[in-house]
Amino acid sequence: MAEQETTALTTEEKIKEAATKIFIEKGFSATRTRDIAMEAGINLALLNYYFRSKEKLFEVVMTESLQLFLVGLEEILNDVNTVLKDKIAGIAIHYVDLLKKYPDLPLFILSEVKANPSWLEANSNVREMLTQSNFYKQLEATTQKKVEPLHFLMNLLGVLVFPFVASPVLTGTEAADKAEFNQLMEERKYWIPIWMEAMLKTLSA
Amino acid sequence: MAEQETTALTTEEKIKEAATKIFIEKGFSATRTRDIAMEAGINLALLNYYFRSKEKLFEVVMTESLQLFLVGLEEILNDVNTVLKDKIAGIAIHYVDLLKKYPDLPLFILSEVKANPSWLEANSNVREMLTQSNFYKQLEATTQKKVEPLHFLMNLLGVLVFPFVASPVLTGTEAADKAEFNQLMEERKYWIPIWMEAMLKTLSA
DNA sequence: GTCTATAATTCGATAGAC
DNA sequence: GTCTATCGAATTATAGAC
Repeated sequence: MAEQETTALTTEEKIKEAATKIFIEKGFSATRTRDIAMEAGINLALLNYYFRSKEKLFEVVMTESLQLFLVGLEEILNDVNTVLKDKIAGIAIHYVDLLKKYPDLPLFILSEVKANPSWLEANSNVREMLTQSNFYKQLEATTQKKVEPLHFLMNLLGVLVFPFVASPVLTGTEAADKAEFNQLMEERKYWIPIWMEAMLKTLSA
Repeated sequence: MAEQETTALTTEEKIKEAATKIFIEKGFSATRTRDIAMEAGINLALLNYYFRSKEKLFEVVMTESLQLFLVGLEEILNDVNTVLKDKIAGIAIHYVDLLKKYPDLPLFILSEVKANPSWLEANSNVREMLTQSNFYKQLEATTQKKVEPLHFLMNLLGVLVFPFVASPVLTGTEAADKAEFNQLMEERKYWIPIWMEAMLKTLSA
């Protein structure tokens, strides 16, 4: 999760890196602490020495994953110097870059939040952050109460995040498929603001 | 999964219904066969008597889940009597209705296909069904090679399916929130064809 | 701090009575 | 077919040597 440095990692960091990789890939229930220990190059006892339990270790990973997904978003959403379309463009670039790096992150978060909704309240409240934002107010102003602004938030997240969530279904498993997929995602940085603008314009017609 | 009849279910059916409910809710790894047995109102031994193993039982549920998600789609996609916008409208109505009934279905399928991609080849090949369809050809004709038609397929699935996948994050847990969410989804039957049309029109500008 | 060995528990599966 | 009781394997967690 954190940036790889050339400096050696401490044992605690090695375990956390390994746990992050495997938890995000397989989810909490399908993950074995032995697999994490092996991935970290240490043994099982040491994992419990540092993190006490599988649950505690997962808690660390989940908290950091939510932060990773949300960091940078709030600034874009509440920037008073940008109009709606600029914010959409900013969000698109930010998330395409982030999810190209961590493509499994959204499915992981969605699955684990569904399994345990308290993760949201425990960390930062996503719903409030979205609906209280300057972005959302601009959305309300644009939709003019003709339609629920939440629709457009769903549309934006849908076109932005869903391809990554569905890539195991939509794309092949070969390396060429992955490259092609990433190319498509890169193109979407350009198109998503245009598409969103077009969707918003359907209200004035 | 199957329609509830007033007639009593056989034991095998009771187990399958219970398994479907719990597997879709919690996924393969987080599900305990004991929980399925309890949900079915029988005991653990009987589950293995009918289905031999957890894996075999899951296989039945997964196959039926994929069919449930895909049945009805192929007819819409390959209807030679409808234009693109009609097909989009048909898909929107079909999936909003389906997912209001089975909101956990997409996240379940996406998670389990990611964990075991062979589910797709084992059952019906989704990718081929989509890209070989009359719908996809109409999409290609409309986009005129200016942009990959796959983008619009992702957009459609994104605006259609993502709200259900993300509802644990976007919507509250109370009953009123659920009703409000379903109301929004109902509205989307009307809007999605309009939004998709607007997105496609960005190519002619 | 790190390891090996093992305890304690959970879980899938089966034996065997009815 | 259905049940109770239990086995055996897998998994988390800990004890104790170094």
